[in-house]
Amino acid sequence: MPTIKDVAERAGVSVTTVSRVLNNRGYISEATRKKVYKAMEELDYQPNEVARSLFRKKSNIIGLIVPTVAHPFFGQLTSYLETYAYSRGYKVLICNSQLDASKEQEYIWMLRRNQVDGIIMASHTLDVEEYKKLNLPVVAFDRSISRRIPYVTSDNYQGGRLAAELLLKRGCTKIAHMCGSLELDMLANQRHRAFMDVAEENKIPYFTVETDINVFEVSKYEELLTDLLVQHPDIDGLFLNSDIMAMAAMKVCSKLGKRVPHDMKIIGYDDVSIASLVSPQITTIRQPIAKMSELSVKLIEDLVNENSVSVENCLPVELIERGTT
Amino acid sequence: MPTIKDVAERAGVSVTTVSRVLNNRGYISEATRKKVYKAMEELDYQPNEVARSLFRKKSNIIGLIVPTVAHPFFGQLTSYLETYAYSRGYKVLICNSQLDASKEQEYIWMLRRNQVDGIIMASHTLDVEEYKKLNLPVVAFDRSISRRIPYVTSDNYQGGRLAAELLLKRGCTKIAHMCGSLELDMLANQRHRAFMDVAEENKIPYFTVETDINVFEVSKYEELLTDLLVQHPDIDGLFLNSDIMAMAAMKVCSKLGKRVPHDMKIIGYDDVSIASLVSPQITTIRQPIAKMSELSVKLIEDLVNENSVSVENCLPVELIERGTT
DNA sequence: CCATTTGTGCTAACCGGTTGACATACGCGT
DNA sequence: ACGCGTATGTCAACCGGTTAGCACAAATGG
Repeated sequence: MPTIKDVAERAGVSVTTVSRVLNNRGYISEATRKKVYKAMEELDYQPNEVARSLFRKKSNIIGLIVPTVAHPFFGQLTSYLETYAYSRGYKVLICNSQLDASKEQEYIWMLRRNQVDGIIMASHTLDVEEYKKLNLPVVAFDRSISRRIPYVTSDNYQGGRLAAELLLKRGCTKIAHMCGSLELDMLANQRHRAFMDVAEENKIPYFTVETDINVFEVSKYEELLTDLLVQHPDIDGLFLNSDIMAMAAMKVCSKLGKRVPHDMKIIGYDDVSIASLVSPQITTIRQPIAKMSELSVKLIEDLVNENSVSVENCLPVELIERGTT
Repeated sequence: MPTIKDVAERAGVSVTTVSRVLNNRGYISEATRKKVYKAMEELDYQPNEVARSLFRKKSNIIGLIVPTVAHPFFGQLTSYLETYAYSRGYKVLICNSQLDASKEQEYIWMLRRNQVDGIIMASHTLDVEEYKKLNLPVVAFDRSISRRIPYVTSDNYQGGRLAAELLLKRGCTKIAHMCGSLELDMLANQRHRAFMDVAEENKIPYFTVETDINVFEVSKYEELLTDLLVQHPDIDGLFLNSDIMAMAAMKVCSKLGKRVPHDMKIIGYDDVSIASLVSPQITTIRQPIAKMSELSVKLIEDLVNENSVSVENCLPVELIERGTT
């Protein structure tokens, strides 16, 4: 790898001059500028960003911690995040925590050691205190950690309401909601709050199925749903916390001989791209993933530049009614 | 951020000693080791990896270029890759090329500037020559670039054969294969070669549907498939180059009133997790994504350590027969 | 008691850039 | 001829580590 010194020698100028060209500072004549560019090209020179990062104390790297990028929601999120980040001059280091607390902690340390400019946390398994200790720009995704750490979310309560209300509107008389562990105080839990509120307001019986803490396994979803529907065959409406869960529900219904939407209405969450690819297409609550991603990157940028940021960043959701209701 | 100097002062030792503790070299007494660790802990010190990278000329970062991590196949691939990489002490910088040649080129430059130790290329839009110029450890995913650049793939020809043979075995009389652009010389094109071979050997009429170069859009798949099936209503077997395409095919069939698998047999590719989540579950050719990921990381590691590597790395595929055939 | 081994410190160089201070030189306008 | 803006160079310090070389002291052991 050629260094700035090689370029300087080849161009017949000093290192300082090359650096000035590289950084556009001070006086440089067109002639030398060209000489330098020519030398750089001939040597196929690219400045060593590690050296620059060291000096500038800024790596232009954002750390992104997700449960797993294999989950469609986080896959899409990651894709958008990376695209926006790159367009703003940031690179993205990905970390799949697998929703494992010790891994998450390790990743956080690793990101610190690597001097990332900020961390976008979309996996939340640690104690709130651990995140607070991080004296580093952090943006939380879908979780309110403290009054100091900004978060990006979408209107979970509204999402829960929209879903529950649609189930009732479509004539359901006994409904259930499957969600992740309600123990972690994630903002997504508001969906359940809203679901219960609507059911109670309308005096409709309802059930709650919580997955184990930290579980992302489809087979587990199927198992829980089968149990539920076998025990309560009169349930006629399901609200699921993700489109993947909704697909699992459709599969279980198909196995149990329940027709969707005739015998069972199903509503998913996220509006991930496959939601509209299955038949019947999944009715779902759309999260504005692209906008949430963009906002997250902007917040990191603002934190880095020490601009003031708003802590609460809640974007609207949208009911997308399709074939399962 | 505390530096090694702060640690040294706090522990009452020299910077050299701290460095020796950090790197486990030279003689260190238990007593000082403890003092140093204590100081590190009290200061919440973590060594600056940027500085280390600069000195060592090794960043322990692998660049990963995929078309988009939002595609389930690449999402799963990325997830596995990251996990293996991390377990071997590497971090992963992700790049979504969107199958755009200029973006891919930019990403490659960016990765070089950032001194990544190697690049795993799973997006291939550039001229072979561009990849050859990179004097950097590169592992290609599913493409043979040159005799010098190792690649990881699975047995595409066998995959194509298994699929085509199963369609025939299930009684199909007129079959079609939908694949990406055959212009790019990707190894995945062998699936089509095999498909044609089987059809010709058995004297069965067949069709080919190529997506545009670089297209990853589901709506485009649906459009192409609808056209095909409307023009040739007697087609009774489809082989698709991904499970996503297979889902699109199922959707189109459902729209056209064709029952799967009764009127139409469908075989996908990859065996991504959603393949077994839709009803009917998709018959597919499983690529060993986990193993391919592991192998890719190992190859990068070997290249970095200048061990000899085998250029051709082809893993077996497996037919997973489910409900669509 | 002397030779090693062990433990620690100091100094300086290095990784590949960036930057400020200062010197020098040329061309130009007045 | 003077002053100024432009153009470039030299030098040294710095970012936060690592490392080799050398010195020195204490502990160990034969």
